[in-house]
Amino acid sequence: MPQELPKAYEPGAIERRWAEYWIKEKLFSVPTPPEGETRPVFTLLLPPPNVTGRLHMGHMLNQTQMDIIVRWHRMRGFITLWLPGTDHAGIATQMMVEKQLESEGKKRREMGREKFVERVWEWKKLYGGAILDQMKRLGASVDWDREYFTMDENLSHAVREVFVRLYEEGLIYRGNYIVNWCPWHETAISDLEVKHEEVQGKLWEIRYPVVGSENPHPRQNPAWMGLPQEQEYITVATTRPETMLGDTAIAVNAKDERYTHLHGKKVMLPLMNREIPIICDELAQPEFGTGAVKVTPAHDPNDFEAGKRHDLPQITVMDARGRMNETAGAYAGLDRFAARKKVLEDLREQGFLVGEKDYTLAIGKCERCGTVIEPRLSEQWFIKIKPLAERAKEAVESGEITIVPENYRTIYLQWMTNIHDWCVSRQLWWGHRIPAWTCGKCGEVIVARSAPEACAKCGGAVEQVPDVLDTWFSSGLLPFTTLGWPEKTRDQAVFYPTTLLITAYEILFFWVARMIMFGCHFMHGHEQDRAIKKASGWAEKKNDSVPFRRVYIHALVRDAERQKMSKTKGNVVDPLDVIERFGTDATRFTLAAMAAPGTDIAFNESRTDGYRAFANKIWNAARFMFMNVERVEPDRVGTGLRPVQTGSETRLHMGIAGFQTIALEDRWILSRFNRVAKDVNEALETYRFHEAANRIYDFFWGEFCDWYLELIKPRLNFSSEDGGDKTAARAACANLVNLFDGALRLLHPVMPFITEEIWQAMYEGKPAVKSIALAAYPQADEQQIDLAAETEMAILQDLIVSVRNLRAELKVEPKVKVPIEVFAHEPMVWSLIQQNEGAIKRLANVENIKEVSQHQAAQSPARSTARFDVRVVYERKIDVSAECSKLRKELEGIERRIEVTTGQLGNPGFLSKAPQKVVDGLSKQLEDTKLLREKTLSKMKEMGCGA
RNA sequence: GGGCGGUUAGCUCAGCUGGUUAGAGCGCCUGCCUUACAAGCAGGAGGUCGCAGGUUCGAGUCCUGCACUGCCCA
Repeated sequence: MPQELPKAYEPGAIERRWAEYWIKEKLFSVPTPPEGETRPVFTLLLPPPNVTGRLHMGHMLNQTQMDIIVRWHRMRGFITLWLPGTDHAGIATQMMVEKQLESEGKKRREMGREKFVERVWEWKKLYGGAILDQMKRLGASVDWDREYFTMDENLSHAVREVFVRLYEEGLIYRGNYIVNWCPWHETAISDLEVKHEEVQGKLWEIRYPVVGSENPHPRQNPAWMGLPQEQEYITVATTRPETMLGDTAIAVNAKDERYTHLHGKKVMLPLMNREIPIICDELAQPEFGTGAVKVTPAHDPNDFEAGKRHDLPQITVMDARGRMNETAGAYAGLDRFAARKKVLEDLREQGFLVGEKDYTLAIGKCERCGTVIEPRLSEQWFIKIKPLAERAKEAVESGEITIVPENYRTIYLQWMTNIHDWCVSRQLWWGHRIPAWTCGKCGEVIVARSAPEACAKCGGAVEQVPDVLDTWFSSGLLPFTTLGWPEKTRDQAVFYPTTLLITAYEILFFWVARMIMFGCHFMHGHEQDRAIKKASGWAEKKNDSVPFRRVYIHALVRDAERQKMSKTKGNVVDPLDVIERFGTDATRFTLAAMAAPGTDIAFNESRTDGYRAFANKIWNAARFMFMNVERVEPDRVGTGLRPVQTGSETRLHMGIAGFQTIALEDRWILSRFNRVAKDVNEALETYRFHEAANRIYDFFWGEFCDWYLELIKPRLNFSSEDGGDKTAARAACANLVNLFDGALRLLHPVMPFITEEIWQAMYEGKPAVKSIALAAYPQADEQQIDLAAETEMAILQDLIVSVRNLRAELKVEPKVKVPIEVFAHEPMVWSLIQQNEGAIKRLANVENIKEVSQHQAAQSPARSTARFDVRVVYERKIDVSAECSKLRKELEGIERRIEVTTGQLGNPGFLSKAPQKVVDGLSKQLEDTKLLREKTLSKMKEMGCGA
């Protein structure tokens, strides 16, 4: 110390430098702890971003929160493992590469599966690391040595193992079911991947002629009014008329008397000229429309169920790309929407279309490409989810896993209760291939860990099922597969269950729920290393199979207008752009300061701008410190003025070591520091990031810079003409350094870069530990909290601010020093003023301080408080009427307060029920307010304001 | 249709278990280039806490209803 810091704070260069340093030095790599390790452990799995991903604000919020918590734990001496990796992201990646091929005029299908997958791997090698590189810019303190990719061989091996085990346990089955089918991607997708949207559509009414029947009551049924009497019809309503080509029944409700006479009869399916039965099923609700519905088992999930109940044939009329197939007769080859048009035209022409109404319907769209989902009958693989969900539910209900904020717990439990079987097969090429083979000869299906040579049953040649697994299948396994599963490893014993999961609400079901289900199932019976478990504070937990002990769900980042950021709206804020302009530290601070649990964040750049100013403030305070050290301790330049503390092994070290409480401001700032340390630690404990950030901000700027630095300036200035003392300057300097060091450590998890830069400069690049990230986090020392100092300082501040107020009101020239007259209500206050005379003179621009009678001190221009009256001696005409109206307004407020307080204190209910502390506080307040009233009244009298 | 949240200063938001006179940042107004910082300093204006009831000695905070608004699920 001291290295000269550049005059202006420039985050860009600093941040890049330290980000590289942290990685190069492997500061956050965690080797497997040996047997006998007794330190506490903190483990966190990074929700793996898609390899195709680009960093967005959601990531940045997520990673900022994780990094804060991770750095905080590390600094408190935990063995802290933050595990990074990326997800192969089946659909997204395949799409990306397909698009690339398209631009080269190539097609996936022409290329063939093997070549295509090779191509995807090439793509991954070239571009797959982009998002992780962006993460590095954020300063994420992850263990890069343990970086994984979900398609790595070891993880793929684990995926196959899991699939086979589930199959053997009877928890995986295969079958023909209606699934959500994306005609663009030509694959099944899960319920969760479908986004529902309300659109204005039409409800068409189509009449189906009843076979061999005449209308018995033509005038009693409005649906039949005006129709030819010789032919009876049943009218149904549909929003998807093209599916009628695959109708295999008409359903009516058994209780619906309008149709009783038709039970057992048949109708002629228009356009197709196929006879289909009229069935009774609860699918038809008498209240809705005509009470009759068409049944298309191959194209609607509800109809599918009804079809199974009545053993109806399933007629698929569309192909995988959403075009009508050969069973659609004349419509074969038409796209589904073209077919709809044509079907309607033909129906109208032939007199079957009898109505058309506007209708608001919810349609499902593929969340990735926006194509309208087609329910499609196809052969898929499913996980029988109930048995897995049971344990997963239990784990949360019993409190083995806690979810913060708590309202997500209910949402989770509800979802777990109503959960459906999970369709895990995808008709994609990129992903984990399902370890199943079918025999070409006898059709036998073999699920195995490795490819069978021939069919076990008939010896025929086998071929692997083409489908791959849902991406969430493999990511759901990560908490244990990244720790070596299915082997039993030391890593598992130490790091499993992971401590915490921080993620967005959006993937609560996609990912969080599945990790819990898989964890509870496959890690059943697992036990964490006992000593470590105890040291980490989880001794009372019974279930070590859970993937994590806690889940923290964070908010969504919206734009400044509270709109969800989306590419189509064009309101996406690019975090890297924000970082470029304001710095990573300022951006991190913004996200932390706005992240109150449970509420979304409207990202507002003006806040970030403000926090860059905060960083600049810190920067300049540091320059001030260095400047003084250089002046006061020139002989120590080059050796470093070492603050008293070292690495995180001294984590139990509390307060500020080596701090000397010489003057009031020393006692005060030490007390405040400990208080803020206490608050920040408590806030982080409960993920109240905004509170932690704001607390540090207020302390550093509002107390440390605004008051403490100003107050110690005279002491530092030992050579000044008013006779400074070098020993005192040295002591003040040492205090400043030790305090600054503590403040930097306190702030480091939120603003890692600027704190590292200044901290390293303080040690001239030779600190006891390689980084502030490995130094100890400040813990509060209750002994150093000094109530008396805080009270005294408050009086002093009050006095100084009062004088400043008066000066402003009197429009005293800024350079002019004025004498003040003070009356102190207690001797303590007067001696306090005397002892701090210099500070008052300097900070309030006062010439001298004189003790006078209360009467005199309260004469205008004056300020009165319960502790003192202060008057500024300044010759200036006072605007009497303005002053009077101000006093009157003040008096009104005082009277009102007295009234309210008196009323409350006279209330027996209040006196008997309110806590003593509140009653005492209120009494004191009343006393003070009454005093103020007297003073104000006498002042008014003095000025001749009248009542 | 079911569920969950929001409504506090001009703007963006805090206000945790009900407790003394509801806070911050930005913006606005006034004055300062006071040798750490004009990305700064000092001072100031600005709020019937969405509406209506209720519980309580006491409600921004708890309950009920309403209005507006957002999200999730079907």
